[in-house]
Amino acid sequence: MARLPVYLRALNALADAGTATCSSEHLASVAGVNSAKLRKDLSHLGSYGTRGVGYDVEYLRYQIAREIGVTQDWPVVIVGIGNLGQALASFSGFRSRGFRVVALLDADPDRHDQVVAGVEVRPFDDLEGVVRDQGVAIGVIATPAVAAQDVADRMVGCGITSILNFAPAVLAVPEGVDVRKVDLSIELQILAYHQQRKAGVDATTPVPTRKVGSA
Amino acid sequence: MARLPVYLRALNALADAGTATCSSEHLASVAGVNSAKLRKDLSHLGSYGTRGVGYDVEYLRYQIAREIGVTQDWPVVIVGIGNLGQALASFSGFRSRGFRVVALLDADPDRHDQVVAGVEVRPFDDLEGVVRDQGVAIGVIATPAVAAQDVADRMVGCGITSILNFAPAVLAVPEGVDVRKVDLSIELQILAYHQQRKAGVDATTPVPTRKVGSA
DNA sequence: TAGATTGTTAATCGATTAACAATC
DNA sequence: TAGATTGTTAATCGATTAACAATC
Repeated sequence: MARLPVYLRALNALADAGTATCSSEHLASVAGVNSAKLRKDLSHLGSYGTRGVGYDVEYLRYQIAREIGVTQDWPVVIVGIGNLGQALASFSGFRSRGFRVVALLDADPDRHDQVVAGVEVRPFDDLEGVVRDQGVAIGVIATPAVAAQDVADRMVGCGITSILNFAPAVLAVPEGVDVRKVDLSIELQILAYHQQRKAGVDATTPVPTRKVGSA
Repeated sequence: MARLPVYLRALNALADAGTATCSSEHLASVAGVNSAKLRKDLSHLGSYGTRGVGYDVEYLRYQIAREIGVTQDWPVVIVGIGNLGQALASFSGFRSRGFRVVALLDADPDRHDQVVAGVEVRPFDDLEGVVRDQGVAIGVIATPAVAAQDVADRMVGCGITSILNFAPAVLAVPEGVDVRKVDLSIELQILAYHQQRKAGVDATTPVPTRKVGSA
């Protein structure tokens, strides 16, 4: 369930604020969801609340972390150490949320031996060795679009079955491999779409002539 | 409709490949969706296809770009020019997809006068002036979580009504303001969740004692 | 017991998709 | 005309949410 990480973050916030117990209503408002939906989601995990009382923040937090699988650290490899790759490698949030960046790989020799966030940048061809030695199951692609499919193929080839793709390209992967995509342009375009509707903009640029049916 | 940008990207790919006409089946496979869904989505925009023939790639591309609102450039301001902010500022995809980064703002004086991707980093207090002068409607937040709400408040205060938030924080904004959130940790956690299920991992770490009901 | 809140049921809503009549 | 493919209908599916019985 894609909302579990959101609940986990909300529970972390409550725990940081020193809250020991919370109702579904309270947690739902922190997480920004409907309380009935929250209760239904949680009921899929088991019966971790107490009727008339609510949820123990620490206990529920652990149960959700266990359900997601972030009670242990997941080794992660990042491929493509350009601006975005470097930013990802430097992102401290990964470490505290159950992930450990074990290798940074890049096809460009000029980037090798560079150190980003304390990790050395290595040749892309080290992929298979790193994945084997470190037991990597999750790969992050931060390369240009043209390279993304090749990187994905190599990742799949050496046993990675979960890929987070930042390259603006649709990846073809075999059954059983999960790909999640973060596409910055698409996020902005969705905002632009809504923004245009708010502003009541009407486009007055010339329309290209229709070609189907003619010629 | 959140899928329009995906179709637009698919159409761009087809146009680059020199395809002049495509069927809903073809376009759907490039975009990675069901063809019936694609036709239904497109039918909301109008009747831009030709029965028995298909869609004119260039014509449909323009129509979708117009619908989204990216036939003109949208001025965008990025706040928080750390690693991620710099990566976003340097991302060439924005320019080609209808967005123009008009200002980079950061509260840290040490970052001022630094130039990232040809744009000078300016004080955060320049926000109101930039938004007014450049007609900015879309703001990007790439600050640490603690600063995000303040930045959002200031943005809303000077008329920005679309926000793309990279900070791992839930933003409270007034009705009418759109916030989209990109959360790197949550994306990875969703992958971890599925990965755990594939691997059949059973967590054997000790469970904290339940506190509700006792004490 | 009385009040509070969960876990679950059932109703509602919207999204997906198969199928096909319209039509190029 | 015959083949192809759209635009749309109607059926299916799943997700959301209000309501409430269970129960602490």
